[in-house]
Amino acid sequence: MPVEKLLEGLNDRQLEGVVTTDGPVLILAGAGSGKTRVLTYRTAYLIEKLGVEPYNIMAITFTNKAASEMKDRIANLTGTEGVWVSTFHSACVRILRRFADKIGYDNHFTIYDSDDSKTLMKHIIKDMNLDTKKFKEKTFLNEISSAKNELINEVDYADRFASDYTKKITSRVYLEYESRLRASNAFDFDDLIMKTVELFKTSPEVLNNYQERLHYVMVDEYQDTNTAQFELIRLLSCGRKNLCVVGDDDQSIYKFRGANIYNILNFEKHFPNAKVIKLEQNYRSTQVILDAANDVISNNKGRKKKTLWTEDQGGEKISFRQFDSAYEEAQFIAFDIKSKSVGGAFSYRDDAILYRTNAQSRMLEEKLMQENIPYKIIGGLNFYSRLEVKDILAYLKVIDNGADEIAVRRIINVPKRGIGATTLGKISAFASETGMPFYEALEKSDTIPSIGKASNKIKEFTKLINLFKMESESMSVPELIRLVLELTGYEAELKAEKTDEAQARIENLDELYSKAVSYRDMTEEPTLAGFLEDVALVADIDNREEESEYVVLMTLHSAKGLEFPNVYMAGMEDGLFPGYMTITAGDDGEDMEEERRLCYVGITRAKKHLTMTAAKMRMVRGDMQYSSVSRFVKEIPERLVDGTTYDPSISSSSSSSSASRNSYSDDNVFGGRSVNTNYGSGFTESTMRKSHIATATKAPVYGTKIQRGNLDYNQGDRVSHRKFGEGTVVDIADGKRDYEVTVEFDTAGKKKMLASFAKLEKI
DNA sequence: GGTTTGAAACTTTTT
DNA sequence: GTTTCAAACC
Repeated sequence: MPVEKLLEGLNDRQLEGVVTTDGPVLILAGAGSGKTRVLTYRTAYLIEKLGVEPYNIMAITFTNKAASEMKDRIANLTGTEGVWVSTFHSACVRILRRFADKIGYDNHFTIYDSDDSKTLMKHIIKDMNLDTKKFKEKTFLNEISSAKNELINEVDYADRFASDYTKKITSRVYLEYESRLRASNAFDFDDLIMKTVELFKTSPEVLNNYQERLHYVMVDEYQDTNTAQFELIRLLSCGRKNLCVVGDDDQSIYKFRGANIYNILNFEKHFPNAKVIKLEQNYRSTQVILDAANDVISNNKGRKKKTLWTEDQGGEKISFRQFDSAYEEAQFIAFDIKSKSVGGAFSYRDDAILYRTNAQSRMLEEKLMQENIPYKIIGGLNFYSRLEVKDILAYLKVIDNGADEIAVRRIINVPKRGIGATTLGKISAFASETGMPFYEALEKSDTIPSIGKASNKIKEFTKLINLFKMESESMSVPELIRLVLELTGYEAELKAEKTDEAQARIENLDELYSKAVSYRDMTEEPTLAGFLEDVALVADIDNREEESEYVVLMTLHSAKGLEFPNVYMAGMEDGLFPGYMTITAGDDGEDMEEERRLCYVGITRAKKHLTMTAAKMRMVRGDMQYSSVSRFVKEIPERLVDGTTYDPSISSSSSSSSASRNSYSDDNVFGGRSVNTNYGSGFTESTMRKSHIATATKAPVYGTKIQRGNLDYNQGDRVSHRKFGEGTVVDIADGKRDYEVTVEFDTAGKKKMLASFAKLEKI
């Protein structure tokens, strides 16, 4: 499409954002104002109109999802895939893979996720003989993480707090932590950014290389950048000074993770002559929802004033309901979703339930399951944090980077090989005395006198690992996973267990295998290190399939950037949201403003309808907590809300048989009055029952089975694959969770792939 | 060296 | 209510 045609669909402000290409630009984009559109069109404009090479453009996002979405949209607009679209973390990994040796690391480094960091810290605390009662690994890790986000390395930290007693211990821990990371040839999450900045500062020629290449740099979600990320962006864009950042200070919700809201508030100070463009027209929500959002956020002081508006005047009022217990709250939400689905107002994919803390999901999950509503919980325990998945990944890490001590220690006795803590302690001591890497010490274990006969067991382990290492040279990642599962006996052990839990673990391992297959088939140059990298850098939110017919449950944080026709915000109570800590920290400080921004994010996710719910009583950590309605609800003008004046609950007539355990007592003041207003007229027991059957889908647990769509090709058909080109289908086997399709490709040879990943198209 | 058991902590949000 | 961790026991 010619660029001129493209630009016609934009409003004036958006257009300005697209064509203002030179110099520093800040686009203050309110929720739903089409910022992604501006960024992608801007890129298209640069390429098509100004003749900029795609190679000279970079766009940085926070999540993989945002990155791949932007990549796709740019590819659709311009037909090129040459623009560097990446998350902060992946971009840094890519840079470090090339140049880590310049700052004293091996380019073949490992990435530690927060679990790995935690394990490492635990060891450190133990080895340094610190009182485990007094010092918790989390405290140290938080402190170190904030330091890294502020670009304070271990040496700076030690200098800076030389005279501070309590920080002195932290400083010693920090030094030890860094030296162990280095010994394991590993970077933790924060290192990826900090070390890249360090690399740029110590190796000007490397920085220069990037500065000359990157004529245009764009950053999405700028309000969530921390100091290290700010510096990274600054350095990268320093060459041509064409930096465009897009963000919304009202949606800055990651302060706890080091995000510095002043990056966006002071943009014009950091980059003199910056052009500021405000996008305030909203294309997502109704005016009612926007008014509510505007009113809530206007209580914040430290912000750049914006007022969202839309041409979509009016809209349904926001529903608010307070219940006696969280149990009834969850019940109401499940019923309401069901009735709206039966009534045809919304389908399940339109619904999202948002909450402040992950712990709230349990009750909601229970109710949805009871009502046979398909759902998916996003966040909480990451797929890759599961025990069995981590175990197998640890094997892969050891194969990839033998220096990774944490990974070696994790698997050396999994499955049981009779190598216990005592032996490991001896090895560890030996390794630190001689200064050799942990794995090397293992291989030389027979020279350690005190080890004795245990060294035979260790020999067997290293022999196994070395075999894997050898095989890995020629094997693809999924093949390697299979080999590990078989030769270690890991899978056999689980199979022998014959419990539900073991079965679930086996399924998770199948899922891991599928992911490896998908990685192999979808990546240009699949490598083991690349797979591990992908795995380390994905968030749960990246896995949402938008077409699938289920309700999603997630925290308000995870919901940023998403939109849903029908949104529920559960647990709108003082003490929960805003959180107890925030309230006691003193009224309306910066913390409270951040909570309010979180509320603003939640409200602006809704396109058509928003429902807020609260419970008077809620079980928190075993005991009952009583709370009043959230102050944020009260900040919404009454005229926009339906239901503030009374206190409804599930009437006994509308509750299904599953409500028998309901602890609800009928003695509340407003009992029975106006109760059914929001259920819709069709909400009777018979429609309920019918809907049970109609929607009797197995509620998906984490890692939903891949939907087995009907394949539109058969054995013998000609198909095409994104990467392998054209070929003939040789075989279609009915695998456990998906069809396994074998295709003889004309150029790439015979490949076996999972149908849902391969995205084969019939020709 | 491995398994069982009871106590204690945990809950804010996560790339 | 759940998970994690260390001590005591096999």
